[in-house]
This record gives sequence, structure tokens and C-alpha cells, in this order.
Amino acid sequence: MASNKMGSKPKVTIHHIAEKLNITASTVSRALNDNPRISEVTKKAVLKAAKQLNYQPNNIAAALRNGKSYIIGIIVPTADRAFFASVVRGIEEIANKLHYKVIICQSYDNYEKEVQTIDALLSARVDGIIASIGKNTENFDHYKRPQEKGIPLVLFDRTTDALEVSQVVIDDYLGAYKVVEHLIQQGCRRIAHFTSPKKVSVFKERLRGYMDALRDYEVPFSEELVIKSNLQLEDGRASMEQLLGLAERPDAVFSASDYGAMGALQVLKENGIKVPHEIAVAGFGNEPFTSFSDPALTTVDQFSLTMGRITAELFFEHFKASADKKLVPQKTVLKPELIIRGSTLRNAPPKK
Amino acid sequence: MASNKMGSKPKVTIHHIAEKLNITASTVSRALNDNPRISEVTKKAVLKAAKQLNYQPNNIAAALRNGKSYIIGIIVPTADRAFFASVVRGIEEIANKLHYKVIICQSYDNYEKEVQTIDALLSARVDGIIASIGKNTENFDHYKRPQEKGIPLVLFDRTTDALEVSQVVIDDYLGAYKVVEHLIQQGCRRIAHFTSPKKVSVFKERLRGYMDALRDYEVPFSEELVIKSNLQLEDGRASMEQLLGLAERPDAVFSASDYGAMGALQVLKENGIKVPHEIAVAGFGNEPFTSFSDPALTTVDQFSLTMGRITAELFFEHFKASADKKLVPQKTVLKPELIIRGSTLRNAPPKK
DNA sequence: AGTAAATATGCAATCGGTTGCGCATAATAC
DNA sequence: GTATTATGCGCAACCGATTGCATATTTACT
Repeated sequence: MASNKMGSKPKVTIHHIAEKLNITASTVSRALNDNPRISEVTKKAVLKAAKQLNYQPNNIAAALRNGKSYIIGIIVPTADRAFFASVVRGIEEIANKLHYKVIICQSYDNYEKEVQTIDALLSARVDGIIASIGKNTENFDHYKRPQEKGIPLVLFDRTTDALEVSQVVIDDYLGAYKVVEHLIQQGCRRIAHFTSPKKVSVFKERLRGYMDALRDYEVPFSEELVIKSNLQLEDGRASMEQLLGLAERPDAVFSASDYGAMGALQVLKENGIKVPHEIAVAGFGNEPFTSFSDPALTTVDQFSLTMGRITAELFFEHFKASADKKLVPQKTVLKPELIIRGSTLRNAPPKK
Repeated sequence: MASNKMGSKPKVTIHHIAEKLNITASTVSRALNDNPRISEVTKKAVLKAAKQLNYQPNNIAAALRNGKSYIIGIIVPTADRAFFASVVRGIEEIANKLHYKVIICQSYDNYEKEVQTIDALLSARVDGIIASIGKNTENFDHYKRPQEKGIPLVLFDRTTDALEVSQVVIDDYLGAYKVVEHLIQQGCRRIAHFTSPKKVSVFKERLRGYMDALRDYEVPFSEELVIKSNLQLEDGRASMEQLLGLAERPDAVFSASDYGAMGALQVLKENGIKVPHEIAVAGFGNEPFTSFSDPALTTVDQFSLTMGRITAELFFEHFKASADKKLVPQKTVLKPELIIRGSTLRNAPPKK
């Protein structure tokens, strides 16, 4: 009577089902899991009783017993960047197909939070972790913990070679190279680059692509044209202001982030500078808003959905293998695509 | 020896710590939980041993025993809309402060997935659910399940009055009214409206605000100017095309979504129609990209971060109360803010 | 009929912490 | 010196589902 007070939950377990049917919890458990050792008659009875009693399986108990939760944790700097959202979607797609659930955690590019999140996921006993490293993270020790615990880890996009981990990235070098090549072909000769001071490989790779393209096309490199910032909208604005103050202005800006490029674009428009004819602008990432601006922004598409799917597939390979031998860490590199739009197109478009 | 094979995880438990210190697991548990009944000396010893053994608490086990997981589930249609991302952030902020973790689930506006997600969260034994209903959901029975199980549920933004649940929304009616009022003050007389055919209250409210503003200012209402669609970019484009085909074109468009408005804007620009002087355009939601377009888009800000915080606070109120008496469902309505930008500003701005 | 083999279910331990209750030993009181 | 109260920790049950092994009941087959 006391336990059936309103306000408290009924808490139906397999034992209640068992009791009702005069069988044991073992049988109920097996019936619910469609174990071939249980007769069809019993299975149907159990299913029916479960529905009647409004039974809700307790995954916590199962997870404890089985040692696996069928949950994989995803850590991204932020979920509201189209790129990350899309990767997550790709991962989810594959994971769900294999009856895994996914829990999304945001580090907000905050190192402390990233460390805490790893710990929380480990304590939550997720079966694996897929992550993209925060911008401010310079020490990667916390990413060693999952491996120590024997739970698989795969990194994507914002990765590091300091860890022996499988990773999926796009060829940032190639993407950047293509952008700069394109700008040069459009007649640009003083091409500025917005990059990040952070130790994140993607930015270093983009910088490398930028420099190599200049070198290959014998376009002079100028230190003053490379500007480091956090690459957000406001940073892009500030960087552009700085460039406009130069004795010799650039005739193109290639930002390692779309946000930075958008900031530059805004400043240029406010100053009445014509884009792309006076100064061309290109970004990186193909965020949706890049097609909304005027002119629309040339950028690099990262095939985020594909990246998510591939990351998940790679993850599950490791996952399956992790039981016995460890797989050798493997790096998958995807090819990006240059998306040419009005912000860099000086000649009339070929119209195909 | 066999259990210590490389490749398999060590699995350190409180029992190992206990063994090492010649005490019992009870004491270790209490020490780790800073129970006053344990001496400081023992606590320190336990902490030290835990660190040495690289102990990782198993939340699964604790959750099973305690009947609570310290996790709350959030369901949003999609995490990559700035609005939802921002609400989630607000919720997380409050939740983390109270040592709760948050797991984010996306329904992708898919009814089936929404139902499954509720079920998954229930089985995962989350301590509560905070959700925003998918666009295509017309049956809300699955939202009754958490309550039946005694776990608190709070809805935000995309809510319904068909459920006896606490909810946090903005005053969509007021926001829409303000937009239309503003358009009228700018001299618009044929104001079109993009809305959704879905049974989501936000859109119905915005439509109501639109109509009431017209009525109050004695601007004639015309059925042909109200267009229903899914309100995405492409829908906005199609709707705008449709409007341009009208014998008598509108002189303003108020879209219930920023995406729809952006689509309209694109079509207008492609057709060489001047915005705002020939046709003014306004959206709803204040998505970041609205400030990137040319002209920048007039829209309505929804104070998403605040909404998240308030939703979380309301949730925890219910949570604390749910032990004994149930709280009466409560509806919090936030005031939105009209953000006036170039897409509707026909007169030179006052420059303050 | 008798035994092997298949079928269906029960028993009890287990996963890793948590916690009410009880039992020492030590400290304080009268 | 005995009674009283703290203090610190151990014992064992418990949360709910899973599963190896044992048992009971049929069916099959020689």
C-alpha cells in the first residue's frame, strides 16, 4: 500500500512480468531478447504482459551486467556550426543502423570542459568516443585515457598526430592550395591569409597549402599578409581593417574560416571596396551562410556528412576489432571541393 | 593471469581499492562520496589509492542502485539551428551548475525518431527530459510516457497545449505583431506572410499576430498573400516566385522563418527587385546569417540563451518538487525583440 | 521399452556501487 | 570505575537484467 502511493513511480521490472505469468525473470529476460530457447507461446505472453504493465526496460541494469551501454559519445567544440552538426548527423546515421545511440557533448573549445567531458563519458561507460579537438587544447593526455581503459577513440577534422589514434580529416592542404591557385588564376597577386595561432592541424595545413601555392606560382610571399586570429566574424573584421591600413593593400583575402571571410566581406562593403574586383575574398568550410551573402562567398566544401559516415565506420571497425588485437591507427584523408562563387570571380563566369 | 592479458581492460573497482588498503568497499564508497562518517585519514588514503590504480567510477552501477543517473535528456528537432543550439547551451549552463549532465538528441523533425528517442531516453533512465516538438508531430501521446513514469518533462518553443506540461515559449504573437506593425509604419500595404501548414503553435501564433496587426491598422487582408510551406530556403524561394506571379504584387513579405525570408530575398535580388523599396522582407528568429545578407534581414530575436536557462530552471523546480506533490504545469512566456535592419527600412535610419 | 537428443524453463551468481544497521573501540561524563 | 555517547568501519542486502549450468518435460529413434 505504501509503495503504491500516487506520486511515486510504479517501476515495473521483469520480475513483475514473471510473477504475473508464473515464470521466472530469466525466462522473461530471454523472451524479451528473443532467445531461441524460449517457446513462441511464452514469448508472446511475455510481450503482451510487458505491454499491459507498461514495462520499460532498464538499460542501466543491462549495461551494468553486460559491460556495454550501446552508447557512443561524440565530443565536438560546438554543435551549432553546420560542419559539426552535419558530421554528427553522418555518425548518427551509421550508429543507429547498428543500434547504437549517440550522445553529443560540446566542449565549447574549452580545455577544462573537454577534459571533464572525457571523464564524464568514461564514467558513463560509453562504448566508445568520437571527438574533434577543441581549438585551445594543447595537451592531449586526456585523450589517452579512453585507450587506457580499452575503449576505442576516433578523431575527426580537428585532430593531432601527437596521439596514436585513427582519424578522419579532409585534405586541408589541398583545399587551401586550390583556393589560392584559383585566386591567382583570377589575377590576384597580393593574397592575404587569415589563420589561427592555435596548434590545430587544420589551420597549419591550410597555411601550408597557401604558401605552397604562392611558391608554385611564383607569387611573392609577404609576412604582413598573414594574420593570426580566432577566425570568428569579429576577428575577420579586425583583420581586414588591419589589412586596409597597409601601405600596399592586398587584392585578395583567403580566410581559413568562413566566419573570418564573412567579417572581411562586411568591412569591405562598409568601406565601399568592390568585391571581387578590388579585393577578392574566399573562405573555408562552406557554411550555409556563405551562399547568402552578396556576393556569395567562394569557399571549400568539406563533405561533412560523408566525413561523419566514414568516421563512424572507421570507429566500428576498431570497435569490433578491439576485442582481440588492436587495429593499427589509420588516417583517412578526404578530398575537399572548391566552391567558386561571386566573391572571387572576376571574369564573367564561363556559364559552362 | 588470464584476466590480465593485454588488450582487455583492467577494470578497477572500489573493491580493488578496498583490498589494497585492507578496508571494505563500503568504506571506499563512503570515502569517495565524502561521507562524514569516514575519517580524514582514510579518505586521503582512498583518494590516493584511487589515483594510483587509475580508478574510474562506474556511474552505471551507481545509477542502478540510486535510481538516478544525473543525466537529463534534451530533444531538439536539429542542433544546427542557431536558435536550438543556443537554447541547449543555456540549459547546459544551468544543468552543469547542479552537476547534471545533458545528452542531446535530434529528432530531425521526424515523428518516428522522436518517439524512439523518448523511449530510448526513458530506457536510459535519464532523470528528466526537456524537449522541443518536431514540426511533423501531430500526436503527442509519446510525451505522456515520461510523466507516467514519473520523470519530469518540460517543453520549450515548439510546444503544445494538448499536454499538461510546463513550457517556455516566446510571445510569438507579439513578435509577429511587431514585425507587421513595423512594416505598416514603413508604408507597406500589401504584406504577404509565409507560414507553415503544421500544427505547431509557434506558427499559428505568428499568423495570428500578423492578422491582428493588419486588422488593428486597417490594412486589408488578402488570402492569396498567405502562403504555406515548410519554410526552408527553397520553400521561401518558391513562395516568392508564386507571389511575383500575382496580378497585384505584395510590397512586403513577412516570413515566419528566417530561412524562408532569405529565400525570398534571393529571388527578389535575382529578379532585380529592390529591397526594401519595392518589396520589404522580414523574417523571424534572428539566425546569425540574417545579418550577413545584403540588405541585412529584419527579424525577431528570441533570446534563445535566456530561454534555455529559464527552461532549465523551470525543469529543476519540477524536478525537486516531483518527489512529493506534483507542481501545476506552468507556462512562461518571454518577450521577443524586433530587430530592424535594412531589408525593411525604407526611410533613412534616424541615426539615433 | 529404453535411452539419446531436443526443448523449455528455473536457479543462482554476477555486474559495481550504495546504504541501513550493527559492532567494535575510544572518548567523555558522572 | 561504570555508564554514555561518539567515532569509524564492516556486513550484507539491494538496484534490474543477464547467463552458464542444471533440471524437467517431450520427442525421436533403435
